[in-house]
Amino acid sequence: MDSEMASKEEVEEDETKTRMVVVILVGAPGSGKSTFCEAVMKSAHRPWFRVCQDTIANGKAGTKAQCLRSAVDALKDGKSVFIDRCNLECEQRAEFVKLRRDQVDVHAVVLDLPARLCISRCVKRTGHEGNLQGGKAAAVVNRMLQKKELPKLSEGFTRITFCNEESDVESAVEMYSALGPLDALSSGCFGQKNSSSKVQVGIMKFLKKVEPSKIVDSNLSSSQGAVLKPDTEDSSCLEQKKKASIASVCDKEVEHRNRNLPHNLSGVSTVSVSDIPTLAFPSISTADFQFDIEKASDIIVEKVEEFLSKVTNARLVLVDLSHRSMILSMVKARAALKHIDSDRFFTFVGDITQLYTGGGLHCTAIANAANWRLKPGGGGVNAAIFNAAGPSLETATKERAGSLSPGSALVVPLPSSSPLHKNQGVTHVIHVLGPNMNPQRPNFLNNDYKKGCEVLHETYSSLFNGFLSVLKSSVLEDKINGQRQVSGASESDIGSPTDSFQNNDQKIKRAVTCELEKSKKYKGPEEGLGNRQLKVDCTEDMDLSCSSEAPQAKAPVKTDKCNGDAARTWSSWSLSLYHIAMHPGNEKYKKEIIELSDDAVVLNDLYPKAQKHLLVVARKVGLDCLADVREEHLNLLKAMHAMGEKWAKKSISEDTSLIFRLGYHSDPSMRQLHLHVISQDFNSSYLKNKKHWNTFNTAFFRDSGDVINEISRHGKATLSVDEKLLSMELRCHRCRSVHPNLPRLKSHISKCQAPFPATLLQNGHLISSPGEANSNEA
DNA sequence: GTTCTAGAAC
DNA sequence: GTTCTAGAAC
Repeated sequence: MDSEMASKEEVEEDETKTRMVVVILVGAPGSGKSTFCEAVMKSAHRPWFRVCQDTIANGKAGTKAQCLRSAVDALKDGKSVFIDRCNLECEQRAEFVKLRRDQVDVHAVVLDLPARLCISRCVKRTGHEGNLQGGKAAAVVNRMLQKKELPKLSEGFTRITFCNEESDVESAVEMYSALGPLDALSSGCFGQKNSSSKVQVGIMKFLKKVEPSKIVDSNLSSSQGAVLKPDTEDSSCLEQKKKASIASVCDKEVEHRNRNLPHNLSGVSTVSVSDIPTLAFPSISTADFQFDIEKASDIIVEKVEEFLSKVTNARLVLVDLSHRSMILSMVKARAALKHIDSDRFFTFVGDITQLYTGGGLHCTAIANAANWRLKPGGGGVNAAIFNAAGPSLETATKERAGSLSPGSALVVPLPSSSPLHKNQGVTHVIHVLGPNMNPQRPNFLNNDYKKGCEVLHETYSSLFNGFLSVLKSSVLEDKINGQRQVSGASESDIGSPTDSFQNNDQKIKRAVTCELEKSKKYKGPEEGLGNRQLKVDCTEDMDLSCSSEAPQAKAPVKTDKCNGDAARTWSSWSLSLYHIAMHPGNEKYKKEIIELSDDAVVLNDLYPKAQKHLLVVARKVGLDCLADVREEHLNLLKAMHAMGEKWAKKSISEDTSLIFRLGYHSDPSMRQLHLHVISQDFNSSYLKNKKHWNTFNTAFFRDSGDVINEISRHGKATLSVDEKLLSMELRCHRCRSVHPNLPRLKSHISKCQAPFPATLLQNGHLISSPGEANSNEA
């Protein structure tokens, strides 16, 4: 940190002087070093000079000494310099790092792209400067990569940017191109993939390369000792050489954000810790609680806008794990349309428990999508945050509340001993509980989006007011402690650089002082921070919540035949069940039918998605699917249920380990109402894709018992026909853990012995052997 | 519903 | 190079 302090003083002496940078490219032949330099220089906002060892001697390869001399000369001319050579080993780059001195930062840009890509580029090359085209390339690249030592800050770099894929490279090009003469980039490591041994177990759940067997274990130990330190200087070269196989937790956007902080614009090189109080939050209710993403996006943007209008120096960050996150892109688009200041609200791809070490984003507070019991576990963000924070979060939470109601928030100060506090700089966790649209989870709203939108509004109000209370309490604390300097702080004071998390409270206090007066809407109690469960009356906002959906952005929802719309057209391939039901005596079908009654036929599914998978097909004409079912069909439904139950029990008597669930697809592909009787092992080679899984394991699947209840009470069944349900993340139907692809999920479910969710057990949705642990009669 | 397959992801 | 997904055709 000394260098940053020194550089600050220098700049203060001469604000107008260009702060030059030496960028040492690190990468194998074919990794794109020259292309990188050319791309930056093409649209640069400061003078650059490229030192290329392959051409330095009148177009031919030269020596390292020549490169050094050339770099020094360029720096003297006030140019920033690219060192375009492989620089794969510490020793090869050491002398270039020494160019770092007054007015010169030394960065590394690591083009750590897949070897095969580098090789294929080399092979395709003709007349490249390095003259490494053709068949030789593979051997050379591989040999060089074996010696690769990824750069570390301890070598003397002020900043290291790791690019593991082409999109990272593009972002880095953009970042360096945009660098004006007086700008400086934040210090630290960016974009580095972590090696598995250093990652918290809770986080592992979200990272794609983790072994499925590890995901199964819901009693994960909190491994505070193994948390990454803010800088990655302690990561050994050896580990880096193993080539971290875990998905990156850093998003390229963050570097832009840090660059854009007010204090960076002055040209002062800063540490990567941002000084603006920041709340990072996941999208509430759109994952496990299956809340409509578009509606949620509207609400998020609306509430963010409202919050930012009353607080001038705090940031909000919406976080999700995947670059392909729908919610992030939708929110981003909506925020852009509303011209929300992208420095004060932005989206971030990464792990919410690793925002600082993973991407240099320092957040004062993080929101947890908690469960109503405020307990660890359950998968998702909740499990990750409790795991990352260590047991002290659970204790601190328990001291304050035993449960949480939908729409509420609970602010919990994080003890300084918590790894999340120590390593990520997070001082508060704000638990929130949003509305639930998942019939398998508590407080199911049964697709009631009027209520759902209200509750989600409330949830974000509670969350943001909770964050406000964090900011506010810091100021109150100051007043008590008589720290007068706080009240005098102006906005320009707020962004001054800091070099450790210890100073964060101070930063928050300064930032918020002038804002408290503005937030008149918040009428929360004044008791000590963290003892407060926030439930905010936001009825005045309600009328906007659901109606703000842009018509053109409305999700395509299939026609609900309940409304008497035009009948659906069925393709020829979708009629086989219909034909069987209509002509059960036909020789073609006879052998498939295992039971025939006036009401229905029972047959084995032609493509069973589990060890046992039967269909009870209604024989009534005109009853194509669940949407057609009305009160008059109640007895038929009960008869079908009884037939299904009988066959399930028969199967169980042959194999007591089987557990069955009976239900209908909300929007079936095959014509003629059919009840699925399916064993819950889902052990089948015919279970091949996400849609298969989600048709049986999301709200798309309507339990037969529920359908019967709904028909008898309301005369029609609840349908969940939103197509998004079928492309939802893959979640274990027992422990609810998320898995990156179907093979991994299948591997997991073959081993998962977690009890079924209470909603299935309690509502009698499962049929199992009386002796089995998961018996619903237990 | 399935199969096939391009191309994305690994 | 292999695995996986997702869209088109049936």
